[in-house]
Amino acid sequence: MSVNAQAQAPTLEMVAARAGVSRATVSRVVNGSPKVKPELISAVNEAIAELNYVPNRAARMLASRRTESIALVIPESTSRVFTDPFFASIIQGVAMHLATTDYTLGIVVASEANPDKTRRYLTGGNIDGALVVSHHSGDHSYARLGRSVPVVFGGRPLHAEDNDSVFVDVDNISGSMTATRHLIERGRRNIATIAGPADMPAGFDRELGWRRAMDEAGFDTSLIEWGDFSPASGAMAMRRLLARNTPIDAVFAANDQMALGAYAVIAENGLSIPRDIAVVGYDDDALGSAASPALTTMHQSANELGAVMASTLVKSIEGQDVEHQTILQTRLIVRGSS
Amino acid sequence: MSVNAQAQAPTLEMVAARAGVSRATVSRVVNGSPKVKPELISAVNEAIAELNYVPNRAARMLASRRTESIALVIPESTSRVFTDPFFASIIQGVAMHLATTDYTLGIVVASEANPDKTRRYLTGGNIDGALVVSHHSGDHSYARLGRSVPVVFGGRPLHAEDNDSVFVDVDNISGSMTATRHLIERGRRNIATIAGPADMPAGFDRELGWRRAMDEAGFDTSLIEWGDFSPASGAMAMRRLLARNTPIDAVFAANDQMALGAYAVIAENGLSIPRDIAVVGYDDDALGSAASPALTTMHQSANELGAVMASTLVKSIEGQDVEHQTILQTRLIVRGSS
DNA sequence: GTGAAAGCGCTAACAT
DNA sequence: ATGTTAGCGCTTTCAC
Repeated sequence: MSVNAQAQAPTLEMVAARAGVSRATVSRVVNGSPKVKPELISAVNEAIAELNYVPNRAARMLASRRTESIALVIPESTSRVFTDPFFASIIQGVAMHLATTDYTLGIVVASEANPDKTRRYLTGGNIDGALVVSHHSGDHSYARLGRSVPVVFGGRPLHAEDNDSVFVDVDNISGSMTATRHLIERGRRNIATIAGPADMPAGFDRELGWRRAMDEAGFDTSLIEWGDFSPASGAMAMRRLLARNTPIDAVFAANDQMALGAYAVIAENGLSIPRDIAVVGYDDDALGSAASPALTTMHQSANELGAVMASTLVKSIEGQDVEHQTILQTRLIVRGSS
Repeated sequence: MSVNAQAQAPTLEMVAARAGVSRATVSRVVNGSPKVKPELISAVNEAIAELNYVPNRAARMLASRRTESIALVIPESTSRVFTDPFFASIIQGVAMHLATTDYTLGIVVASEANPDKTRRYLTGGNIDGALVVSHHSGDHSYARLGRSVPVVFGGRPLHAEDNDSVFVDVDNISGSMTATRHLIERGRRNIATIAGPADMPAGFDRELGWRRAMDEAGFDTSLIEWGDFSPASGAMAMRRLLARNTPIDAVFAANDQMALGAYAVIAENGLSIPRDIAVVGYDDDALGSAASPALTTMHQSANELGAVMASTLVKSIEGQDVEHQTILQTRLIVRGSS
């Protein structure tokens, strides 16, 4: 396994010769041009099949100045998002959608040590468009890319001034209001929240939704602790909440991972879910439904988020007008924990 | 956001003009050729910086017949591996390693409806090499790719005849023996296992390790149920195990997700971990350490697996000899569940 | 050590 | 509807 014996790939010219037509005609057939005589089309297709011809991507890119490839950009500091199931599902949605198109998906980890490397790659004509997901930062510093190449963001921009960028997001605010109201309807009064970082849109918005629902009901909003979306941080936040020695009969966690971290702490303290403390999460992870009791949560399709981002980008690349904002709905899944 | 106003990118020729040298020299500088006069090197570099020049990938690929890009191939049926944290970490490891090289990472979801599409893409000179990860199938049907392009597999081939392929794997057999022996040393006797699918190497090998350790101790190996590595399947397997009404004082699960699924069922049955049933998982997920009690597990660095796969592939592409097999070690992490 | 020139395989006017 | 002809931007002999 050391030598790379590339078999000589058949070229468009060879196909042309075999089919007895010009290279231009072969190119037209390959690219599905409408005006080629049917008989020639089949002749060409036969030759293609016999030769097992595959167009050379590089040549095509060079000549057409389109790359047919899009990049999924992940800020390095955020690269741990890989282990976040929600994020992983987004990639999956993107990949699955793109598989139905001719676009190729490239993963780019944006080195923060050398940001220009990434920027150059992205603006250097290597890609037709970019998807930027920074679940944990909401950083739209790549917004300027938008001037050289279409960009679609996952998650809303944190600052209003980035408002001209195109993004797809889940409805975090009303989702968390729904979750909190659900707890209120169940008769809970001392509802705490384990929030995500306030400098990330998902963290900020889910906290905001909880506040709104609580205000609306006239309840106190002092029962709040922050985590970083990891299970361990959820556990620590729960510990701090319990240490306050204030009555708590429910917890709304900004994601399932933190909710599950809280589960452990609640159990350790001899408390029962949902009898003593009801718990609601967010994201609808696979583990939530297998937990005991099964976790009530807000479902949102990360797959769909990814797919919508991808299709929005493709439309934009192809010159169609697209919505600047697309907000995907969430829905409450009531299970045993509330 | 509909028109794609590509600013005219500077070309190598423009750099040459500005630096007062020929295009060939610029090319040499860009590619780090050893024999260019230092003064010219700096002149060229200055021009490059001033123009903010970026080499055009397509042109380079076409002229050099190297693509500088590698594909990570994921069989469609396996695409849910995206939500498996272990797998997600592999991608992360690959991406991080590749970020230190000049190679670009492409994600290819291999459509099973149209396998030729993928095969052609991979063999059509679009990539310099491929990484194949099919955690859940061990399918080395892409082994033949090895004839046109270097391929490195994640996970060993399920069948011996695929033995000439290059792969990197974690040491599943001795890892699960270690886990099982640990349980035995703790005085457990009726040790059940929640195994993974037998048609996947990780499932098969982890079951085998458990069997070996049990045989070695002269214990009965009938306490086995299978899952599919998902939390829900782990819960169901645990339910079946408990329904046997046979004494069980420990469970070795083939991954943490199933172990955590089992946690829920054990709790539902009023049993205590580890007092009544000790539990050991595999993979060292983030959630395991936040569970209550914290999960004892086998740690293996998925990040490292990914990085090693990537570096092995790059070496192979560059004509160096590489090990056909690389087995990464695992280590036991003892926590509260055992 | 450096430059001139010939392609790499394809697309896209333009001509017919 | 099909063929002819220039390139796309770079690498790479081959001379000098």
